[in-house]
Amino acid sequence: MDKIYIEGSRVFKALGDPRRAMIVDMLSCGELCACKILEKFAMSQSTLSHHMKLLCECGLVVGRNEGKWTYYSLSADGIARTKQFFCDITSDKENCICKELNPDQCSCNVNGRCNVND
Amino acid sequence: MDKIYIEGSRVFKALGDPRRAMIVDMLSCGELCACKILEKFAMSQSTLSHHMKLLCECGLVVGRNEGKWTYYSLSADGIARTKQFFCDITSDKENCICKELNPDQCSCNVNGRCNVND
DNA sequence: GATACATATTGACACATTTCGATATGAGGC
DNA sequence: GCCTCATATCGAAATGTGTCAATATGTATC
Repeated sequence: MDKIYIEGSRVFKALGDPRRAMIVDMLSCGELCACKILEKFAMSQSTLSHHMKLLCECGLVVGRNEGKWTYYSLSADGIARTKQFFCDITSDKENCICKELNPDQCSCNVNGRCNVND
Repeated sequence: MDKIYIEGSRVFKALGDPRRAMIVDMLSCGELCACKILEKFAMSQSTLSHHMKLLCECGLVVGRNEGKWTYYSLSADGIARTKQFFCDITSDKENCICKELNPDQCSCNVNGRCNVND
């Protein structure tokens, strides 16, 4: 299994939970402290902390400590990388050599090479 | 929990598995039959069938039966909707009313309204 | 330093997901 | 109709995830 898929899918895994998707949405207009996010959900503080950890570990969210508070915000770089990965795996690779072969068998991957006949 | 997050995160959940992300990548240049996909992975046929079912159920992949074969391909509509959802939850909502309030408390969601003070 | 508060970590449990072998379904060829 | 092949479904086992209460850490305040 190529490392690129493992790392790329980590963000999607984090966004695969509706609460975490909602948290990302909440952060999209600016940073929020954990307690403000917690107010919106019927979950314990430890559970929210767990979710925030996952969002941070995948690179989509960054945490900033200020005194006893932790402010979370979206990572512009993490968002850009995720968009890029999604586009990579879903868009047609125009210049792949296997285009010249049977189109039914084209199976380019994000590395830009055809892996049908490996 | 808003329905929009539950449905939107379903695609991300499907892409959260590296094998399924790789399958999507394989399908990005055109349709493939299940047996061709299976060749690329060290998994049983029933396991692949399970993964394909998840990818279809989230709307990212569509299956087409032809004789005893099933051909899978990406859904352009599913891709577009996923991109839109990702952009919705990650991009700043310029015209939200809560922009006029304390920016620290801005927490617009995809419905275009601020949910901080609900 | 004692106390209060915000957040992180731990341990345990319930539930979901992944996986496989076995079996079922459904199409084509004999 | 019977056999073969491609794929789907089922049932069970292993593993992963979400959740909470309890506890730890770390910061400000008195």
